[in-house]
Amino acid sequence: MPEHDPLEAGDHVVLIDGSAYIFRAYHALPPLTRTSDKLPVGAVAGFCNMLWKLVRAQGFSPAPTHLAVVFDKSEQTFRKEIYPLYKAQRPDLPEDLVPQFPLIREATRAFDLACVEQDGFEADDLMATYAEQAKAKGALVTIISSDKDLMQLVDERVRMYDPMKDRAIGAEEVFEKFGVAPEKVVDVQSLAGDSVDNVPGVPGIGVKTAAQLLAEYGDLDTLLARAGEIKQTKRRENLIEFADQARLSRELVTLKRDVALDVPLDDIAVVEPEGRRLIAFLKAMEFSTLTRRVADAYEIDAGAVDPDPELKTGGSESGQLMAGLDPETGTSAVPGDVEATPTAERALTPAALSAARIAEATATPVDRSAYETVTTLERLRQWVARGYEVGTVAVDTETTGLDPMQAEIVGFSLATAPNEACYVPLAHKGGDEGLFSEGLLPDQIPLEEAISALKPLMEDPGVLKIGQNLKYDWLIFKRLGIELAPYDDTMLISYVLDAGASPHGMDPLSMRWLGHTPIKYEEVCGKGKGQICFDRAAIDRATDYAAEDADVTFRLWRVLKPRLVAEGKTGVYETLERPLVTVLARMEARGIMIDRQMLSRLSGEFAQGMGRLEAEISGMAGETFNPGSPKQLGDILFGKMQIPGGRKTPTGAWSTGADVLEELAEAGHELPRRILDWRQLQKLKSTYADALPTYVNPETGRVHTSFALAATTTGRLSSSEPNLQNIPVRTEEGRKIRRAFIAERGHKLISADYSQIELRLLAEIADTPSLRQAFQDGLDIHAMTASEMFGVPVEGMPGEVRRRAKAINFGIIYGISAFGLANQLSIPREEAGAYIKRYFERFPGIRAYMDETRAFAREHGYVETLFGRRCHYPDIAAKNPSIRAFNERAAINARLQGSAADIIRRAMTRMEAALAKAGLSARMLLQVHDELIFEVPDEEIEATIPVVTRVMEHAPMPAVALKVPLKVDARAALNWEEAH
DNA sequence: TAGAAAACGTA
DNA sequence: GTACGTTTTCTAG
Repeated sequence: MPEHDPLEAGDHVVLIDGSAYIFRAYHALPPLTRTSDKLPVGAVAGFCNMLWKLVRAQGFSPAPTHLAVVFDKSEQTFRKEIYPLYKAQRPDLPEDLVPQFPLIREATRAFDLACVEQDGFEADDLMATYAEQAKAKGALVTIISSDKDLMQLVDERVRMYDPMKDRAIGAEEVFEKFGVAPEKVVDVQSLAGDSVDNVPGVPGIGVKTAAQLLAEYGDLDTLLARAGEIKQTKRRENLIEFADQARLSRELVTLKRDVALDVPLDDIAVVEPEGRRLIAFLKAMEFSTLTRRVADAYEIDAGAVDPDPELKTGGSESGQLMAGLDPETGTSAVPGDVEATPTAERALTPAALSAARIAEATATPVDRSAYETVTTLERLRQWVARGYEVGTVAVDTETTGLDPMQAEIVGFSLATAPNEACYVPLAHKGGDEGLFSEGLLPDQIPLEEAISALKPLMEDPGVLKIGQNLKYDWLIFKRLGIELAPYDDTMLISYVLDAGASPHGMDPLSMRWLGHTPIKYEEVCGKGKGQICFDRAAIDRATDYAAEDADVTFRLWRVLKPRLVAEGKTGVYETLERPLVTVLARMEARGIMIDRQMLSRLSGEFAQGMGRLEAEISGMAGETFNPGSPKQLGDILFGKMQIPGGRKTPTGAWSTGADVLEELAEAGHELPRRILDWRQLQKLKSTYADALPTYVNPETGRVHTSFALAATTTGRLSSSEPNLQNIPVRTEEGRKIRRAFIAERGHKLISADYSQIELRLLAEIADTPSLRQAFQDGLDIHAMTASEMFGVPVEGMPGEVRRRAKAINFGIIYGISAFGLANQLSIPREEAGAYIKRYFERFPGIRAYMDETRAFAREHGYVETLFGRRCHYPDIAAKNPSIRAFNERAAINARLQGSAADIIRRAMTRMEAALAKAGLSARMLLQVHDELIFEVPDEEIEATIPVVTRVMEHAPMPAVALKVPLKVDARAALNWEEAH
């Protein structure tokens, strides 16, 4: 790098507002996508043209001596701290804009220019600071942006330049916009507020009035101090009442001019771009016109420069798959400085690309003989180099087990193109079992050396790693010291696109999209009793199996990823799915502590209780039988004892479910009650007291569940091995189990749960003002429903009335049927039907919501949540009325349950950063659908609760601003039962 | 010995 | 009436 000259008087500092530029360019310029893969690059093209003009000082004088492109780093800034609603209304970015942000950073680097961003500050603050420093040294400053928030910086040495309108913004233009001189802009904004950034200001005062008032009173403080003198009543009152709000607004809009800069001013000196690197970038972007211009300027033969391998079309070398889709010839530049889209006829829409990829997915048959077994470090290094070259690599690990917290790696596989895949065995064993020491087989790279060779590739921010169910591999790598990033997960892409429509495992995906059936695990390791661990599989067989997995994963990515854009689901994938992989992986790795002694004691107590009950049961039945056998129990109750009121299960057996036994107990029979009690103890003992301790990881001493991201149709997570989302809470006996979930010494558990989130979302989605109002007023929602329906005042309402309303509310969420409600409330179907009728009369909007959802689902085969997640119900049009009705109810429920699931997912993806930002060490351990469990040091409890609550309650924003408030309750205790 | 059915824990 | 996962029993092979 050339030496940077210190800045001196007369220099010209140019600051480009990167984020704002992208946004404006996106809207102002014609859309443009890269020919070969439809990657949206319109803003990137405009940006490159602008930089090129700047660097060549074309029509821009004086020539810049210092230049930086400045970005917003995080949305967490000091402004958010003093006013959490700041910029809270921002809609989600358009999804074809998102990928352009990193590309613009790349472009900046390709031009050898400084790319600046800094944690905790907005780009505006950094620019203000640079401008301040440059000004102090007598330099001229140009800020390339049209953002009005920057206009406060304008003075005789600082000007702005609007890149879209191609015009300068000086003091005169600022006066045009704000009616005041630049130094008063802050005061105007403090009064007028800003709906876009959610700056409150003073109600009833806009820019015009603010300017007028300031002209009269001079400045904000004077105005507020003398507000009493204002004649207009309302204006006077508002200025007095909202004076503090105006001062807060001033804090929000005033740019910080004294940020401790990570990149000093002197370091942003302009250097001439390194021509080849710039050309490599432009070629990768397929900007032919600009490539030619740059090549001409540097007198470089563009044909001799390879496109930047990390940026060119993903997969790139897979020529067969892209045959006919690739040629640069498709680009036809139009006059002007901006690359333009190919003509409409030539253009491949995202949908067309997606269709082409699907059509070609089967074109290259899987050829296992092409796979390579990597046995030397040199060869592995070549594969790693190949990974860098292609920039996109599928990866899969083979291990000794299914638990990523215990399994040991046996080998890994990589794929860089169809049929271009390898397997790297690391820990395969041989020899007879038992007799001799089972040493490692020869021709395997030592584990540590292989991992060291692989690590840089797996962690390189420029190489995309693709996996299928990547959370598993991420954890395996994490335990080996590798933090894999960035990544895509084909399972999750499939889940976003097809939840409810088709399965997301690798084999079904391979069969569906590639028409290929991969080797079964059993074919390599056998099954049943004779099954062997993967580390004893023959290496050639293991290569076929493992390399194929990577190959298939790579191919699936080629097919599925374009569908995300084509079907408009990139945003769902990027915000609700992909970030959760590492969040959940870390939660799983942390695990939770349980009190094994307590569980063991409980197991004994439960056994004793069961023993007592068994004695009573056989006494009453007149014989001993297995109370756990529904068949035997049915025979005893309805055969031998001839108790009336028996029902049959769908298979014709006697039904002995809890509801049946409950009815019999009500009718005065003793035996069913004992059975119910026995079953409760049996459940608690076997599923919890006895099973949980077997899941304690010997190394960590904690229980590590596994969260499945792609298991449900609605977007909820699921938990298994063990399922920690169904720990008892309803009965006193059950809560004893919950008490065995504890925090480590010096810590407590915090449980934070959304109150009534699905009902709140019902009020929101069905747009029911009375329900919304009730939540806004913090009313007892079930009592309010009862009062509306039955005309009973909330004061002194009988418990039974409220209970019925509560059942109805739940029924609505579940897609209500008279049959189900009647069952729930043990009332005749007609009565239940009458309740529903009355409910819909009181809340007609909810009936409309249900009808609309049904109709939509019927027409499209899916429904969408508030955040755009699709839940498919392919059987919604079934001929069978009960199947159809079932799907209709599920679809109605899915919008609510799914929206709630999206919200907590959003909270989870932000939680770790929010806690870190607040300097807290709380660890998120579990998610139970509407509840998050944290483990927190005693001294941080107080500080943690508000952060957690805030993140959860604000989770829908900025994508969706709910009209109904969300409420989160959080408590801390030594165990989960008391925290809940 | 594998898989379905029944039962039951949670939100 | 929605969404899950685990355990035990039962059944078919």
